[in-house]
Amino acid sequence: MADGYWRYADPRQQLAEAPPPASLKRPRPEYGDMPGAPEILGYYPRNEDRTALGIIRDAGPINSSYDPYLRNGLSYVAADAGRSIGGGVSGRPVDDPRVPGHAGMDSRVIGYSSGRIEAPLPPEASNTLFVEGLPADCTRREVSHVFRPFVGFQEVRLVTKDSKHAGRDAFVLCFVDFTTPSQAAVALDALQGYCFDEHDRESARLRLQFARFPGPRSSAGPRSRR
DNA sequence: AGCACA
Repeated sequence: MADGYWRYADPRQQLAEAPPPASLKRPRPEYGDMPGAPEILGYYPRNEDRTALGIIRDAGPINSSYDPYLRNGLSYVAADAGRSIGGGVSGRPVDDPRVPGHAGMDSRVIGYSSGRIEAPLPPEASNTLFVEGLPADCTRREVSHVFRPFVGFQEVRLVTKDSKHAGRDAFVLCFVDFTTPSQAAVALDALQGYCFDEHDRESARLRLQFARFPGPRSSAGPRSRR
């Protein structure tokens, strides 16, 4: 059903396992305006992500109004020209051509080169994210919009739970599957603290963790790997 | 805070 979106997926996660060279600062441009935003993000949206986001750019309208991460990834070339995307740290563009000693990159990613890869995943990393902080009335469609642009995105499952304090609104939990844990980690980073409701900046902040028990059980069916 | 689907 939701398979129409598969064109955004990118099966080249193999690349994810290149060696971890230079620890570059991650360009996280406009997260700066989020006071409480946890900056523990050790991960960098890897080249594969940028590649896939490039695909999205071609795919059209998805890049309209989303978050800084997207803006960063989608039009980073243009964005670099306009504002220094390096978060001001160095003003160095994302496609900084410095190439680490080994170039494990293959031609598929070369446009954006650089061998910057993800930080080691935390031990509890899984390919499913557990998301809290969604407004009770949010829809699966909405949530999917938030996660779909990330490489490796599979699907979103919403779960409505009753609040412990009676009378309170039920709240919504959400599980988001990715193909690999590192892809999940990228989304986790990028969306941690994401302001889901732009009109309610205080309350609707996403909080993401790795799910304890990863694993899609719905549309994916018994077709576990590919 | 809170972790479901099989």
